[in-house]
Amino acid sequence: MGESLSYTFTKSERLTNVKLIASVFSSTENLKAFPILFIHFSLDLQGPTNYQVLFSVSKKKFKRAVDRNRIKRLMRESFRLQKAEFIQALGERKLIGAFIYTNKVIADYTSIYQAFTKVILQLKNSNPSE
RNA sequence: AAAGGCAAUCGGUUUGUCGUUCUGCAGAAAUGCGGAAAGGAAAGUCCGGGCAACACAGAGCACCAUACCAUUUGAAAGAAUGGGCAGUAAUUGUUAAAGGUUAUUGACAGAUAGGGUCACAGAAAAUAACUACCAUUUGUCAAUGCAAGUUGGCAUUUGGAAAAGGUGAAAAUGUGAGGUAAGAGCUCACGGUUUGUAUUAGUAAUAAUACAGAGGGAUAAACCUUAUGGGUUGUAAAACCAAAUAUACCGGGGCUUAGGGUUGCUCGCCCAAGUUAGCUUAGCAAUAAGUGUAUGCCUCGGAGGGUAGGUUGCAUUAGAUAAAUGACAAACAUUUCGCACUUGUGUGAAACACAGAACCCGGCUUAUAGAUUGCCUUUUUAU
Repeated sequence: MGESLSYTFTKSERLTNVKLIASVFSSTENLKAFPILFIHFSLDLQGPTNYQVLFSVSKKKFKRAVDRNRIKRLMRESFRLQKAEFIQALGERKLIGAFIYTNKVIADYTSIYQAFTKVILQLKNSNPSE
């Protein structure tokens, strides 16, 4: 992972396979940092990266598509800018995961960014190899 | 000039940093340099069409949609303009009406095919009898009379009668005359409503007039009836490619002389069949040996449908697929408020809508801060 890639978020890093998504949501391993819930599932990925993630907002909590898009964009931006820390926390592990927004009102950018920082910290501490 | 209504158009701009999807060029690759990237409603998924699959002799039933007329536009759905009819408001007009003008509303076929419903009030809301009216039965009381009886009051029986009262949104066509026990379109005259026919005017809806009928409350954005039209399902449709696993089927090779059951195997036992294809050799024969077919098993290959998955569908300036079109920062523009003064500038603060493509096109409906333009109405000011 070179320094020049550190802020990208390409298709190979996104979770798109329907069956893998189903296995993620059936997983019980999760990390909480309000308003973010991170569900993940260890899996031996074959792609160029050792992780795949997605961002989700409940349709029940936000009925309008504009609001859901806004939150997902903010979450994606927060992840993208802190991706280097995420990879570092991940270490040698391989996993697929979903970031779920659990609040009922739209948070601002800085609070979502800080929530992602907490999630990554928890992921780092949960690494069994350290 | 202000406020309101209707219609149409627009509904932010620029810069920086870091990114996303598709794509062109260069490159072995990493990557680099370019290009394109959300609306007026992308929404609701309510109509019509394209497109796709399935269905399809003919007829009927059911279901759904549409419903005054003409013209223009359109593939259709629909839209626009004008007209007719009905309602509402304003204005004009008049003693009061009628009528006229303007604006506006109308899913604007049928209530004499049929059933249903009609709150409250009221006797009664559709084969109407509470009070009052008329006739009548019975009882009783009074008056009168010599008596029979007659007249009247009260109660009561049976009928007549929609003319009077009150209720109601609505009470069975209005006025007058005749008629009658009392009454009644029961009859007549003049009106009103409505149906049919004819004539005239009009492209038509329709209107006017004449003649002949009718009285039948309202309600069809309830059921229903009439007329006309309509196959069903939707791009998660549908088409194509196609691992792994199992395998109907076809071919090559190998193995086995062999039925079924009894614990997977062996032996044994039981059941069924009845000398176990055919050919060769040996034997009188039972039989033995060999060859080896069908069938079966194993294995290799082919082939088929088809799952996971993928591609197309899906882009002639968006084309994603847990779904890109962005995040952050700054400036400007716009609106509102505060302050300052040179009264249109400066300065500070706040606000900046509805809303995010998912096969495409045409409509309808709903949401929408603010800006601009046009038309109309009202008020005020000036001339």
